[in-house]
Amino acid sequence: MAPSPEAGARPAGPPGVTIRHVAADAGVSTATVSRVMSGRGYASGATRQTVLQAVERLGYRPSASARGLRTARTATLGVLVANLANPVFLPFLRGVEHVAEAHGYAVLIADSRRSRDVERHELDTLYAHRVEALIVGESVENPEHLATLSEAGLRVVRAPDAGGESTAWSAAAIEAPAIVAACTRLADLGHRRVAYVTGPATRPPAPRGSARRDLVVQTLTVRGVAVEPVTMRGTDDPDRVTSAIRELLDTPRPPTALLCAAHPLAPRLLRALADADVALPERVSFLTFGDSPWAAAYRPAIAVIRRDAYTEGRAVAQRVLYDLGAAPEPGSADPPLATFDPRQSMATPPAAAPR
Amino acid sequence: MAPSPEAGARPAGPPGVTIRHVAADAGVSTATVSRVMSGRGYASGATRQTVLQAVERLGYRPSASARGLRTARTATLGVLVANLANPVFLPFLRGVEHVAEAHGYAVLIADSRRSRDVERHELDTLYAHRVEALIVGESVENPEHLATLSEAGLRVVRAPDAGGESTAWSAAAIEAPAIVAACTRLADLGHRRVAYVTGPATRPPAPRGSARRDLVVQTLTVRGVAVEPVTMRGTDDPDRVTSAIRELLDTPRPPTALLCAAHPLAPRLLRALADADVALPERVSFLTFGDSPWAAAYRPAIAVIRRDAYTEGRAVAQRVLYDLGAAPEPGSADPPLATFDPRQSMATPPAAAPR
DNA sequence: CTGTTAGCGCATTCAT
DNA sequence: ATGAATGCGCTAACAG
Repeated sequence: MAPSPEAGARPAGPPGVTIRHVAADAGVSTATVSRVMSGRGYASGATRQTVLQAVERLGYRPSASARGLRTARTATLGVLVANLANPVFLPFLRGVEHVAEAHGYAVLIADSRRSRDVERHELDTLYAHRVEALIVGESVENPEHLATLSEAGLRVVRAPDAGGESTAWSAAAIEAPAIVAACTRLADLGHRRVAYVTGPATRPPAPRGSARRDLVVQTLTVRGVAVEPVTMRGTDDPDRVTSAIRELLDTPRPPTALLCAAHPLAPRLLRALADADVALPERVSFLTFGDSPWAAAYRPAIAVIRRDAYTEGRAVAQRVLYDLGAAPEPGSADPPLATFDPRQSMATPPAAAPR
Repeated sequence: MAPSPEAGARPAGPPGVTIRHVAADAGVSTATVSRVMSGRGYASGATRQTVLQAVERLGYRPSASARGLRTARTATLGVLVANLANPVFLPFLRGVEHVAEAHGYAVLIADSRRSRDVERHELDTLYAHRVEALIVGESVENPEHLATLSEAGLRVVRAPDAGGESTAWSAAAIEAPAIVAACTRLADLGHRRVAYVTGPATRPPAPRGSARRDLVVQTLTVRGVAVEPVTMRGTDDPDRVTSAIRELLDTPRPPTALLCAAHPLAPRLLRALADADVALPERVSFLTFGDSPWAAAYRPAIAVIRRDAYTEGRAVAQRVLYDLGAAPEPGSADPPLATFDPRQSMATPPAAAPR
């Protein structure tokens, strides 16, 4: 291949079949090919067939870069999560991806790892790729970054967990019925002291956290149940968790139920309870946010307040694509929901200990 | 800005600050701005400062579309997974994302959902976006699609689980030591019949599956242990699994250990064992591929063969970016590893039942 | 060291 | 119904 003496250099990489190759092969102009490919504008049935055959033969796929440059629409969504290690993001991401795929959109992921610097860099990358919308999967480290992007014209949508006001459905609203049901059940069973166990506090505090806790506290208090907030530190060290659990339960009037505020925390607490020889549910009842096959498999099976993150992801993506004019209409698909699933880990509390 | 009578229409969307705005603001040419932004080519310290200030002031970020169009390098990686519902992909994806981010690359995700049609469409999208490399996270529904892309010049890299030959490290190689250790332990404990439990067969069969099974069978057989392959169907229906377990164990010479071939299957089996009142580990020992906090929390704690998918993801991404000339060198970072973690769910088998 | 110029692949307008 | 012409934002070659 002799280098041509043109001013602009030919980029490296494989030749790549462009719209011009197709046009030449089909004996039409590039404009016609473009019209056929995008489905906009006129094209007779005959030429359409010819073009499509050429496309097929050459394996032509329009370049998203070129199209995006020309149209300022990249057919790309960005998803920013605070911690990709959190398994709840998987179904959420999945929901987003499925809807996006159905409408020809691509999905870029970004994991801020709870670091402002990383978040900054990730957002830069997403913006550089001109994502048409940014879905924020959880709380943001530095709201200023987002504000800047928002002013720059980027559409920002927050998942139910992400806090802020621009949420389609608030996490609290979704969870409220299930939380009330669970708290009512605890009270009905006779519990009068409940520990609300959270992981180490994050900075900034997870909005979800406070909304949940507030509702739990309110609901239980109204029913005459005292709530004791417990912050579990060093959750990666089983021994620390175990001693914390011992300390919590070795009191004159210990809580008779543990409400675990975050699913990833649950197995760690259960392990500590087992290590501390605490009988479930005889000595304490156990209930956690978030479900998994393991929670159901555990003996006793663990009661849960479960959210359908997949549907949440779908719903958020639907809404965004509708806003972008890329999806027909949100439709009245199943709204995101939360359910309370009482299981064997919740039971009547032991008789009150002597004072 | 008065609309110019040019032929090309102005695309919709927010104005967006381009390289020209920066150039004007800084009083230099666009070429100079480009040089400063990309770090390639000369630029005096003074002008560099001026440009950077203008960039900062205007909030300019180069458009990846335009840059990609011009350079044929999109700074984008694609990750194709067969089933985004599988939790192992989370750490893997995380590893890829972290390395990509560190080198300014974006990550596009695609979930084929084990459907050829979806896969086809997903690959089309990834190709349209001209991902510089495609990381395949698991087996592919239709190898032809991949072959086509590969011929089109796309770099395809397969994760250890993805089968094929172009893998940096084969899953079997990574897992071999741990598998041998686990099998040896089973034999040493006195087990003579082991059930190897898999989920419903996939089409095409997961390569990982057969490689694992072959090694297990071979290792156990050599040590005088019989292996009984069991395919569990209808894994979403607890009752079906329970009856299958009952059937498996209600035989004259039942297996004394269950080896679960896939982590998502484990909680379902454990639930069925509990429902069938099978004592663990007294009546049967239990061992599974894949680890999670829940496996450690279960009582008895579940023995596992664990792989470090995060490191695998990092390693794959490192390698790809190195191949692309975007990362310095793979370095001799920790290689992906698998470990066998014996836990309480493995014990001496019950005395042989009378014939 | 910096500016001018051309063109990457595509969608669009306008003329035919 | 189709083609010619234009420019989206950016970078690479070249001239100065």
